[in-house]
Amino acid sequence: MASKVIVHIDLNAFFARCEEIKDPSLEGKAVAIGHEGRGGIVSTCSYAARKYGVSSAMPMFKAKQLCPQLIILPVDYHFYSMMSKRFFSFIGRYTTSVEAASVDECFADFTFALRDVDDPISYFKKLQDDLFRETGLKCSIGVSTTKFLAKMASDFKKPMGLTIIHKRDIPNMIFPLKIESMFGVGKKTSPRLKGVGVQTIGDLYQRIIDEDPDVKNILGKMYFTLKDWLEGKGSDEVETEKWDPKSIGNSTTLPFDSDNPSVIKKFFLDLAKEVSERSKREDKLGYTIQIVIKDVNFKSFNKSVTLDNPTNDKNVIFEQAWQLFNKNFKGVMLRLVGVTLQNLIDPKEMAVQMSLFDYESHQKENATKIIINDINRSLKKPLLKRASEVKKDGNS
DNA sequence: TCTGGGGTCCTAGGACCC
DNA sequence: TCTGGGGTCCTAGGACCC
Repeated sequence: MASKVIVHIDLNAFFARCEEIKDPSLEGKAVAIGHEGRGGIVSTCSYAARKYGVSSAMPMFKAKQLCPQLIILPVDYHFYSMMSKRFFSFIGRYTTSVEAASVDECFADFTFALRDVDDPISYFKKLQDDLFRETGLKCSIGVSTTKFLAKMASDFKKPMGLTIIHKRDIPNMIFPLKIESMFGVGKKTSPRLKGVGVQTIGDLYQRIIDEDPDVKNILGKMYFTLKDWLEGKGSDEVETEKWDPKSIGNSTTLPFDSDNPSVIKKFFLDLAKEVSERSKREDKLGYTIQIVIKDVNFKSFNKSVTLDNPTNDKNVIFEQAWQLFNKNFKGVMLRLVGVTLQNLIDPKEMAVQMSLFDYESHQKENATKIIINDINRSLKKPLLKRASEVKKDGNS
């Protein structure tokens, strides 16, 4: 079967570009978007700021040291989300097969769109120019035959890059890249790989086909995934389904370190309220409530509890979170607390469960607690199982 | 009366991505 | 004045069931 044309489109410096669109006088200036308070970091910065060494995830105070004239703006999610919708609706005019990878990037299947196109380079250049003219947004485009290769391609040139990678180009274009630029190899794994002599993606591939035990051990299950990716056999399935959240959480770095339960309690109340509101907005209930705490040494701990009945009620979420906290808190100074609702389910599915439940309990006039528990168990199982099957499919 | 084996769920921790 | 906050997925051990 002929290869598909898989495209990755990445909006360049998206938050910063949005601010320039709002206020054109910012154009060409060093701009960083992010929080300026305690622990604030750079979320995104303009290309002008990058020239000074400012980069994403950098502490804001450090960014200011590098670039004293840096203009710092708070995050305006509402505006960015509006611009993101305009981006996706623009891409939707070319193909219906679009997978939102995040607010500012997507994968799209252009196989059909390109069926009568003689000159794909001009075609994508025009798409890029049209997007810029219509929305003001700049993008880099990667074109290939799998999602992995398209993603790597879009990273080659920013801003307004267009890079095509054929399967035959992998040794030329991908292998010379540094190991840390490989998608899926992050800041924990790349030093480990370097420690066993892997400097480039090509080194990694050589060691993979040699079945090097060190590399096998470091990569775990990723060993097989990365091998496929580097042989051009990665996934080319663009998943068009609307994003369906699997967890909804909220966390916050405290304005000051604290070991005072009555102070911390207030934050848990706010977090539970926020998680509850967002779950209701997304129309989700969750079986599992998880808390996360991070101590002043940056060590994180998760604790969670799974309930018999799913909830998005702020009081239930708070009570469970607060119980988890009290059961596990050792009195150390904390810097961050968070609450997450997991094992999500649609209330619609819940309604199906409930009607089955009613039916079952009428069947058995003397429905005892044991029977109720059994029913809950048997109903819950397939729903949770379904989630894990979806997971498996997603990886295949 | 030396204790299998397969499967699922729950939990905790960790890696990665934007 | 070190190091955000939103997520997803993977691993691994124990409980429990058949």
